[in-house]
Amino acid sequence: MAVRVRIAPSPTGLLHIGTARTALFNWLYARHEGGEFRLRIENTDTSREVAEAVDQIQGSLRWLGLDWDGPHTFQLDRMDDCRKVAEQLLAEGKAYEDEGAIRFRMPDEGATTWDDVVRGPVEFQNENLTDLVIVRSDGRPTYNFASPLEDVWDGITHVIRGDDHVSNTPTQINIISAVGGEVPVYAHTPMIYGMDGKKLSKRHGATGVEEFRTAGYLPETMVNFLALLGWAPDGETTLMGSDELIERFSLERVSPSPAQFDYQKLDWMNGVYLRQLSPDDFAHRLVLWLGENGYDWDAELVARTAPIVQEKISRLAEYPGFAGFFFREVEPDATGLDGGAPMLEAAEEALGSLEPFDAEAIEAALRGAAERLELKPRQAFQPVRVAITGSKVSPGLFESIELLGRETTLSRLRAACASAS
RNA sequence: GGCGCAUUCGUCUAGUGGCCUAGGACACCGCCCUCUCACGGCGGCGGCACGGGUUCGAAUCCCGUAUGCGCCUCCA
Repeated sequence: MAVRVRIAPSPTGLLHIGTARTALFNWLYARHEGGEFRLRIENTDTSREVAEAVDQIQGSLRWLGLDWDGPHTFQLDRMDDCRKVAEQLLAEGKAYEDEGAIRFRMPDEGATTWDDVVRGPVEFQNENLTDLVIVRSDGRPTYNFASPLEDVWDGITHVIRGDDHVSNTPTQINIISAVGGEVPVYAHTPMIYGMDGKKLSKRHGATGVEEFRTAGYLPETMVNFLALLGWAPDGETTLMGSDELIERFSLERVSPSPAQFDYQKLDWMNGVYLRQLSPDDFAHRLVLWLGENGYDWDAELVARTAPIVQEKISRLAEYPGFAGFFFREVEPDATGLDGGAPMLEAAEEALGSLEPFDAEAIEAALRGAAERLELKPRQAFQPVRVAITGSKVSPGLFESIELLGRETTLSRLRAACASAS
């Protein structure tokens, strides 16, 4: 039978990074097996908030490159079908009414077992299973009833989900058996925690896929990083693109123990992917990111400055702080100007009529000026850097000056010189 | 509390009885490169939760303890 899996997020706000990881595992498995990956929205009401959340979820999945097969479905659309099944169960004596609700009769002897692909054999004593409310007194089916039914109706062959559902599984298996459905294969993946071992939440940093996008992470970074949380192809490989991930992914190699989300490693990996981009592609992504985040900076200038920034930053969001001096006036950090007046004057003079005004010539001119003042390069260049870029940390000085142009450079040198003396 | 799951460097992990004086990566520390910051190169620090077994031999198998987490809702 062809593999068919699904991701079933509930439409509450942003797509959580943990859900995204689960989606990724499902997607990798489906693509590896040549199967289908479905998207099912587990909504219990329909509202504007839900519609927006669905857009968010789809946007995040698309951004990550996780394409789903067929149209997405809504749990809400199948409420009537769920109720019909409940009536049937009632008629067969497999369920009973209880204060207006309908409860499913769980077996009270023996055990419910399954062979979890990630965790091996799992067994629950049936005596510990409580009779599940399958339809509330207001007529709405419950999650633990609707979800397994939908898996049956959709022909889901493998349920790959977070291990917070392990305890729900025996209940769901009993529901499926009662309606004569085929029990899917289960694979419970470990959860993701913050660096303090607690559930990943706001105080750890970004938790929604959209937030990582805004922070300037690349989708290929997120996919690679997330894949490595609870899975590894071997002990060596860490950098893998989607194609390689699809080729090498297997559920058997998913680890059963939880993983902590290491933002530092994410930053490192994003830096690797950023540097790996061709200069044009890097510039393109920068321009897009800036546009999406409210910067109306000249795209052509962004593209020209991109190369000297590419290997300096690890997230696109660092660009404005790092290269903003190309686009707006600077307020030099006074502590970086201290005692720099002589060099600033010398620089102004050396660059005043320099031809050609390119990085190579600029470097030669400034080194010459430093030599005449008997200053070490790092001492000499710091005030110039601060005057030009406003900061002690910047892209290469000479290239920056070339791109900034003679006029702006000279006026910034003059302004800094005035405030330094 | 009941039930269940998990436990290899700070973190992600490799490891399925001898190849392990436990390998890789991130982080950290030091050195080199260097106009700052990065990048890059070299080196270092650092771990099998604990206690019993089984075995000629255990990170690997069994039992117990501890710790953490999840579920126990007419939430999803």
